[in-house]
Amino acid sequence: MPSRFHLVANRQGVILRGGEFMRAPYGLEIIESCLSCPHREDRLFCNLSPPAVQRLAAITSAAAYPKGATLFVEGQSPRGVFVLCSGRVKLSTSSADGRTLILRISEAGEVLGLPATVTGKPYELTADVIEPAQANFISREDFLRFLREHGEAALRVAQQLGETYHSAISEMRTIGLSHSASEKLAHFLLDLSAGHEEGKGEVRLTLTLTHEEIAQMIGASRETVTRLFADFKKKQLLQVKGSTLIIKNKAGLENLLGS
Amino acid sequence: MPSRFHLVANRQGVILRGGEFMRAPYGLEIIESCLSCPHREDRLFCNLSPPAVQRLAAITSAAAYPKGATLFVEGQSPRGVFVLCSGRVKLSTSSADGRTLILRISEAGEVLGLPATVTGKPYELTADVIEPAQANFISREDFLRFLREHGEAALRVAQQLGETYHSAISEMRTIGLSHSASEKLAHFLLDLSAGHEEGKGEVRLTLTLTHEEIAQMIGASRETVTRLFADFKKKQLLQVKGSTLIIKNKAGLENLLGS
DNA sequence: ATGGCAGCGTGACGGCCATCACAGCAGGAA
DNA sequence: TTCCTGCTGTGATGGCCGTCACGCTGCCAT
Repeated sequence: MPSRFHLVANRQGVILRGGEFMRAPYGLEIIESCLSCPHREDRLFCNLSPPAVQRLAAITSAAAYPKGATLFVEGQSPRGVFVLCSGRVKLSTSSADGRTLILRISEAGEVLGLPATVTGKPYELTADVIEPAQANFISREDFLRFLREHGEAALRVAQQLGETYHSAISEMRTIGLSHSASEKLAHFLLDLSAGHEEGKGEVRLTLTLTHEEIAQMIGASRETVTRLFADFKKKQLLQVKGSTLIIKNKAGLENLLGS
Repeated sequence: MPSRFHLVANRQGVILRGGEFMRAPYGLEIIESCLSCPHREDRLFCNLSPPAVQRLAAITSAAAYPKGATLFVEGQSPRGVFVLCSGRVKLSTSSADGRTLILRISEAGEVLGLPATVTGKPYELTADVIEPAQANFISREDFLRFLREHGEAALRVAQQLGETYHSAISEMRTIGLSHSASEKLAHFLLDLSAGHEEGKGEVRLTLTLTHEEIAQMIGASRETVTRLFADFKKKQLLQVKGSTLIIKNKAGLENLLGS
């Protein structure tokens, strides 16, 4: 095990790849800089009243997590929420026989573990760090007390949950409503391209997911994803250079959606 | 069009099967009895402070909806929330080519349209009445003002949203993680049976859904559902009498989940 | 160098299931 | 009665895609 794994922690510790939970060596490397990261004032907690912000800062603890760390595991009782400041986190659920379904790749600014923390039910998803991340952690007790004392924040949390629900439904639509795997992959790629501007009919984006992971996002097998990418390339719909993906013919992909 | 359709309304009117929106004939039949229905004090708003309850009653309007009525449509901008007092409502989403995915059959006590109302984004689902329903309606403006003024209620709403999200994830798991249609149907039936007690190894429940609707819930075709039911009957797993379904061998169904 | 490993590419095969088609069969309306 | 409509049952067919199997690359650690 690389020694750098020992250098990162939050007050709760770190769960390493493989599932074991590492107790935090207190004070070893609590990273305070995250408190001033650009997403510190994210859409969840921006524009709160000064006392609320102050209180929030008091109950927040920052930490860094290496690639492969696990913030929380499906079924675990909720310890609290993580506000992601940087890095990327994979949210997934898996069945008894080893199949995995990835629901979302979370990016900076998102709040993880919110539904479970608010309801008290077990985390419904597993959160794995896939790109080294910094996150602010707030324990469940502190968080709930904070929400009770600051109604404005509770409403903000409700809105956030509504949006999370919204995106879950979107995921559901692409997986549940399309008959062919190509339709699902096209949908997935178009969702990715949304938000990236296009230059002269092309959309460039970096795709750091493996075929396996893409397969788990759209509910297909790894081989099917590989074959579909080859197929799309042959049809001049897209082009791949390393981890850069260029969508050459967005309209062509959209045509695949209808059938 | 049957005349009884004219007899039901809320302040916003009723959307009839076929999609047209019927403006409410004010005061014709506003059903006040719903205000005292057993679910009036549901898990969303129970134990609020007296002033909050009073305020809530003031902004609530009750109405009845016939079978086939539509409370709201996917894509519509949110008008408000509906607290279902009685009856059953189908929540679904559908694709351009006519395929439909049913996410949930809501029953008395549930709150419909909450995510969209809170976030301000369009309703992500369509709500169709499948059994004559009574519901309390609260307009978006009134509801948001209420939440801003009563932080306790906002937190309750957040919890409700968390649970809604939770059940959406469950749905997703059954649809996305299982390979065979029989596995999905088994899962669906076991979910139904949860909450019904079993007498001497059997679980009895009434299943008012058509094969078509079940198919839309588990992401399969109508014919497949018919065939699977025949298959399950032949294997002595269950038995159907009219709209009563008897699960004879729950363990047998559970065996189907692993594969 | 060399082994190990994670990820990608590709062929063959087979099964599940969507689809089409049609036939019963209730219940409701005229 | 006689339609008609919505629901259920069943066969035939074909294609998609999951699975198994194997080879290939590049990369990292030893």
